[in-house]
Amino acid sequence: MTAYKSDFLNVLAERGFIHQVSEPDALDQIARSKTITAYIGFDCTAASLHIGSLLPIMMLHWLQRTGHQPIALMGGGTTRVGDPSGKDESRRILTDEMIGENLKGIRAIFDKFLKFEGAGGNALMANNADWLNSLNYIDFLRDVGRHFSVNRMLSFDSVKMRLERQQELSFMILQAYDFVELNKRTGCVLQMGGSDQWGNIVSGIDLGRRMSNAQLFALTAPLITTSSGAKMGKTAAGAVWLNADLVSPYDYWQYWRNTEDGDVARFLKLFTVLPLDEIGRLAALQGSEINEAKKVLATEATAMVHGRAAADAAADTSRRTFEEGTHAENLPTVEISGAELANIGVLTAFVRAGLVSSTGEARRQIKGGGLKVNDATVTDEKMVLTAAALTADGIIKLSLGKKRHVLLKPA
RNA sequence: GGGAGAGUGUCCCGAGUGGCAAAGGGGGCGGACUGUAAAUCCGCUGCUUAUGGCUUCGUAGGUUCGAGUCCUACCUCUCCCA
Repeated sequence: MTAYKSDFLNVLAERGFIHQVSEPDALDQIARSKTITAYIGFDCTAASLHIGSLLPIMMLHWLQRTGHQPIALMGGGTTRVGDPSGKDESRRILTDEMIGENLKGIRAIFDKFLKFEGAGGNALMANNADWLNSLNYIDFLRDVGRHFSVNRMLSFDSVKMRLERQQELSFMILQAYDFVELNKRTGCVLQMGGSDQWGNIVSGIDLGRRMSNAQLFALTAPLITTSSGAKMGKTAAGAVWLNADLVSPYDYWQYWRNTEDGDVARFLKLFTVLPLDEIGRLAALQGSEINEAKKVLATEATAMVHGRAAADAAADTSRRTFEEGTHAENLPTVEISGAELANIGVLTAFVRAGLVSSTGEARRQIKGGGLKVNDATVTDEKMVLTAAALTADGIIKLSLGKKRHVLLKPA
C-alpha cells in the first residue's frame, strides 16, 4: 500500500505512525542511501513520561531498528521558560534542580527503548539547555531573529501582541532554533513529533534553509485517540505514567488489557514490536477470542517498558485474580503499621490504600456497593478492620469494583 | 489607544441576577448486562471527626439578615475599530 523504498518509512507507514511528511520522496531517498539522524523533542515538566509520549518514543525506536540514529531532545532550556501553550497551570516555571531530577527519571525510560552510546548503540540524548542557556540575546536576534519577519509573525496570530504572545512567539523561535542547532551539531536532518508540532517543525525547516542552507525534513504522527474518541493515557484519576513507581507494571498491564475491541489491532501495531503477520492473525480474532489479543497487547506493551519478567508477572497475577479468583500476592501492596491496623475504619483503610481519594468518596462507593474487603461487599461504613480481618496469608484484600485490588499488609 | 463581551463546582463544557452546595451535559468512578470490551440502563461525581461543621462561582474590598447574583477597584481572556 505504500510506495516507500526505505525500511524506515515503510515500517512507520505500515504501522500507522505517519500523519504528514515533508518532501517524502527526497526523505525516502536519503533514508535508503545512508544513515539519517532524527530527533523528537520531549518536555521535562514531570519526572516521568506518560502514555501520550509513547508514540514518539516508538518512532525513535523504529528509527534505530531500521538502522538510523535517534536523538531524544530534552527541553531543559525551554522548560525554564515555561510552556505558554498550555493554559495557566502548566505554565509553571521549574528550577534547574527540579529539571535535573526530571531528566533522570525520563532518561531511565528511554534506556528501555533506545540503545544509547556506551550501551552498544548510537542514540543520543540532548538537552537544549546546552545551547539555549548560553545564548546571547543580541547575537541571537541578529543571527536568528532576523529570519522571522514581521509579516510571518503576524500571520501566526492576531495583530495585537501582548506580552504573552511575545513569549509564545519566542517559544516557537527557540524550537525552530533547536532543529538548526542539532543539525549543525549532529547532522540531524529530520524532526518528528505529534501532528500538533507540524507548524513548529516547519518553522525549523525554514530557519535551517535560511541560516545554513540545510535540507531538513518533518514527519508527524497522527493524534491517537481511542475508538470512543478519548485522548489516550489521561483519566480523571491521573495520567498513565511509564515509571514503575508511579504506575505499577500490574496497573500498566491492566490499562492495556482493557483496550476497546476496535483499538486492538491499531495499538498492537503502534505499541508493540510484534511482526505484522502475527498482528494480523491476532486482529482477526472475533468475539470473546479477541481477549487473547488484548492479553498479548498488554504483555508486549508492558514488556517494552518494564521488561519481560515484570510483564509476565503482571499477566500471571491478572490471570489468577480474574480467571481463577484466587488472590495473587503480586497485587499492588500497601504497608500499614501494626498499631494503625489494630483499629482502622474501613473508610480510612480504603483511603490509605489509595483506592479512593477521600473518606467521602469511600462512603459513596459503599452506598453503591463498590467496595469489598476480602471479597465481601462492605455494607456498613462504620465497620472497623482489626487483626481478625487478616487472611491466612496475613494480609487484607481491599477491592474497588471488580478490577482494582490492593493488598493491605501489616508492616 | 477606543468600543463590546466573558471568567461558575481545581477534568472540560455550561445554566444560573438576592435564599445556592448551585440546573444540565461530557468525562470519570461504581452497579446491572457481558468477554476484565463496546453499546445500553441505574447510581454517584466539594471536604469533614457528620441529623452538625467547613470551604467553593477570576482577585480584593463594599452594600445586605443573607451575595455566584448588586456596587467599586484590579487581574486575565475573547471579539470589533485604530
